[in-house]
Amino acid sequence: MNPCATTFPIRDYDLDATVASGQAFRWSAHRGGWVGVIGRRWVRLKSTDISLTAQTAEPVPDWRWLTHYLQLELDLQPVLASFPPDDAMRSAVQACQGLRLLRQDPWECLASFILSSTKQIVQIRQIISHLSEDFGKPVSVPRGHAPIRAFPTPEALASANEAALRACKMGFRAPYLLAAARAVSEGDLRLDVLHQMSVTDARAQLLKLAGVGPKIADCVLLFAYGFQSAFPVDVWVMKALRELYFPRRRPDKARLQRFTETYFGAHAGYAQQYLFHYMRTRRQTPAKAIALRGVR
DNA sequence: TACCAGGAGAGCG
DNA sequence: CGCTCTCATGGT
Repeated sequence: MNPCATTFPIRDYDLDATVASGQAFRWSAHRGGWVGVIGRRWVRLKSTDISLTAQTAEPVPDWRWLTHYLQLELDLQPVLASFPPDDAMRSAVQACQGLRLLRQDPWECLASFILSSTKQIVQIRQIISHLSEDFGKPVSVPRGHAPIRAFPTPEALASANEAALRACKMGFRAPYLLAAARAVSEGDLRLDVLHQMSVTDARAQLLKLAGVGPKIADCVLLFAYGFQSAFPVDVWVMKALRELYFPRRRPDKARLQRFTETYFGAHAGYAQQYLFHYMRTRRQTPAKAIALRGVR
C-alpha cells in the first residue's frame, strides 16, 4: 500500500466542473487531473466516472480532511431532487450532472472572497497565487512537481503591511484583507464558532467586516460552512434569475431576495451553484470554449 | 444618484 | 488594434 495515495468510489461527482467552478481558486489542471493545496498538504486529484484518486507528498494516516473537503460522503440525488421542478433548473442540472459544493477552510474562503470583489475568476486566481507565494508557508511536493505554498495564515497577513499586500495586485482590497486578518488573528472574529450559530447570526458576524457585503458573506457561508440556505447572487446568478424567472418585469431587491430565500428549497445554495455554472457555460462560442480550457 | 478605487482578460467593431 | 465591458464593496 502506498501511504501517499488512495482511491475512493464516487457517484455523480464531476471533479473538473467542481474545482473549476469559481468556488475555489487554487486548483490547476495537470496531466488530466488537478493539483492544489488543502490546508498544509499538496494534493493531486484525478477522477473517472466511478472513482477518484488522490496523491499526496507525505504519508496520510487518515483521509478525512480530503473526504470532508470534497464532501465525498454526500449523496447528490436527494439534493437534486429537492430543486424546484422548473425548466430552468432542469436545464441547469442537465448541463452538468455531478457539480458539487466543496467544504473549504473558513479563513482561506473568507480571504479569497474578500479578494474576489469586482474581479473575474482568472484574476482572483492570480492574486491568490501571488499572495500565497509571498506570505504562505512552503509545503512538501513530490519530486518533479513545481514548488507551491499554503494559503497564508491570518497571522502571516496580519503582520504584513498594506503596501506588501498591494504588491500582490489586490488594489483597494488590501486594507479589507489586512483588517480581516487582524480581526481573526486577534480573536475579534472567531471563525471557528460560526458553525454553531444560526445562518442569520453567522452572516451578521461576517457582514461586520469592511469589504464583506451580502454576496461575499453568502459565499463564505455556503463554501466554507455548508449553510445550504446561503444564496450568493453575483452577476451570473442575477442574469439567471432575470432571464429564467423574471423575463418580463424586473423585480425590486426585496422581492428578489424573498424569491431566492423561499423558491429554491432546502438546498438553495446548491441550486444557485447549478444556475451559476449553467449561465457561465451554456452556448459557448468556440473561442470562449478554448479560452476556458486554457484556464484549466 | 453616480462615480471611483485597481487590474487584466474578454468581447466587439 | 483600440475601445468598452467585466466584477461587487464602500466612500464620496
